[in-house]
Amino acid sequence: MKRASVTLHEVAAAAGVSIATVSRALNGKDRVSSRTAEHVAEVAERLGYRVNLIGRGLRAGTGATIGVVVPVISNPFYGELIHRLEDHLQRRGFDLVIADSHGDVERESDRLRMLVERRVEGVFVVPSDAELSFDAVADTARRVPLVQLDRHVLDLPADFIGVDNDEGIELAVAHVVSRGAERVVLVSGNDVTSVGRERRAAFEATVRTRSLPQEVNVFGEYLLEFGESAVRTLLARGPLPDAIVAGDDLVAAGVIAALKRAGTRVPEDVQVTGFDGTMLADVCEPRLTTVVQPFDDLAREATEALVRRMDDPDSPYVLRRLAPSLRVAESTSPAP
Amino acid sequence: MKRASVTLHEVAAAAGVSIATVSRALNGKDRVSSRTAEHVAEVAERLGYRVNLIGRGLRAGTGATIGVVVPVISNPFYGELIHRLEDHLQRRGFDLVIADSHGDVERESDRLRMLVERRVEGVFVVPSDAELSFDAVADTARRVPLVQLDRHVLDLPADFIGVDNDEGIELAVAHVVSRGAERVVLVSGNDVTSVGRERRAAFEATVRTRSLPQEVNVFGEYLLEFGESAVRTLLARGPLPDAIVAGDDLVAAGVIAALKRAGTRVPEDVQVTGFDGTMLADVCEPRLTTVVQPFDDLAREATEALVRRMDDPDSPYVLRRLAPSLRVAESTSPAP
DNA sequence: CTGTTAGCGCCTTCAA
DNA sequence: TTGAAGGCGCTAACAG
Repeated sequence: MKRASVTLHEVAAAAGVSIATVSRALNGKDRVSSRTAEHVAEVAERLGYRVNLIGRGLRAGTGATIGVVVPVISNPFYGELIHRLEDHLQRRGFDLVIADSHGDVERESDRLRMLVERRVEGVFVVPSDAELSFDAVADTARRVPLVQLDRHVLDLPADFIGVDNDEGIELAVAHVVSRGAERVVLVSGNDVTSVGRERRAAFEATVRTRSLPQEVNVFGEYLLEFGESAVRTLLARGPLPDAIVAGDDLVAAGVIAALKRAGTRVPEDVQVTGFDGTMLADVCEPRLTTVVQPFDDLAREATEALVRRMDDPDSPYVLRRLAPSLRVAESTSPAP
Repeated sequence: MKRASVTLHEVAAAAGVSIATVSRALNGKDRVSSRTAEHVAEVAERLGYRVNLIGRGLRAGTGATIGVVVPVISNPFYGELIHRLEDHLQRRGFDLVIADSHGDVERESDRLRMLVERRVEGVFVVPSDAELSFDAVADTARRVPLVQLDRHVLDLPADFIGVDNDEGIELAVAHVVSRGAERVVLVSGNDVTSVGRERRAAFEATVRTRSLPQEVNVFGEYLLEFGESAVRTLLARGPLPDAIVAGDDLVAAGVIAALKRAGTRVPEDVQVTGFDGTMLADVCEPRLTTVVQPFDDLAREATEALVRRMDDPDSPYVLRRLAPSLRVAESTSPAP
């Protein structure tokens, strides 16, 4: 089984023309007679020629590739986001290289470096740490158009597209309160990520504004297990609150599971809301009332922002927060 | 903001040596005095030099990249699989380019072509159609080491790593039967994929072997919605079976949701099992008894198979089916 | 309309 | 130990 690929030279030789002519013919340039073009195409086909994008990329100074670094590919939220990103990039002729940082700053730095060395035309990154990701992300942004997605690094001058966490939390709290909740607790991600910080701050702010009782919230990681352990923490503290606002759908799912195992009814005893609007929300029982992220808009805006920066490296930084919406389901009480 | 990257030439000029020396120094070759090496490293650092993998790749005839084509990135099953693949490849120094075929044969063909043109060193593919994917996958396999994952194309001479679907279905059926089920129905993917075919065949075989009553099974797509519609179909037909074996966790989740909405109790009235062992199984209520795929083993074996084929294009084709396990949870009856 | 030539950035002989 | 030179595959500029 031979594996060495056919090159322009070989096609040229077989077709009895120069490699330049082959290149022109195959790329649909007009300075070629249609007879020649046809002949070349035929020979190329017969030989199974495929353009070598490495060669072309070296020549052109770039391949049409975009990179994206996410904390955990297996998280449905990022799966959905990547899905949409791939779609929008595809449409513009870009391929997507994906890298998993495992939520680890070192690894994130490694992956970003790899993308730079690969000379990708742009990078999307969901920074794993609001502070510690600074150096790697900043350095990368200096070298290649970069857009932060979903999360951002503090005080980093760079584009960012994400959901409006304030509005999301506000939607959730307003909803459970309208359904009769007084004591509302937040079970969410810690301050490691910008998302965790913002949702926490938004929650605390709205609790104050509404003069709701100050509860001791629970913070941890965006994992199913954290949702479960958080409920144990709450149970150990005393009577459960009227509602639990979870930091994301995964945590909410854990919360619901643990509540039911403890014999607590959802939403009769405790209402629960999620955040993200992933398919997990529809699988939960009862179905999860959740703050839905506009995945497709996020992906589109992020792509546009990246393209803008590629076109003009000096354009002002974009910092867009898209409005989420609330999808009401069974995990919160029926309207009074 | 300047974006043109620093090259070996510039480092060489700044360091007052030749580019060959810079190359050697930066790649840790021994034919360089440590004094020079140190100096070069320092200058490179100061200039912010980053190797250009495109250039290196052209020279070397390859970049260290592997491509993977999956039907839907947003499906948690593929998310998990990709997560593991990335891990194993990372460890061997490969980067992973990921492409989404959207379950569409045309698009799949496009993406495979892109990977070939990119001169990736190997390709993993989850073929979207057991028959129609033949041409594109066969052509790709002719050009680059390729391993089929999870699904395979019929009669295609190529490596394949997947789960043992016979054993998986057998585990599920044996389990629900041991918990008292007599009438067992399969709600699974249609014959478009090899997985759908195999699970169906396995199910029909075990029903015969066990002399269980022949039921009319329901086939569709691996989607939450299909699970729901399948239940409607079953309800319209008459009395529900004792157990529903779902083709994957997503379908099972839909089945459970629809059953409960119809006032049917799970597992008291109908037992339900899933397939894959994704996080969805843990989010379902009741928790889903499911056939767990050995994700990490699959990824490792697939990586090994690919490396083997890269080393020896003529080595015999590997066709590995890894044993799944059953994770028993609440969606099937307690042991009698 | 077609061929020749010159690199893109890198690494690796081959000389010195 | 270091430098000079060639060439990976491709395309664009320049001749013819």
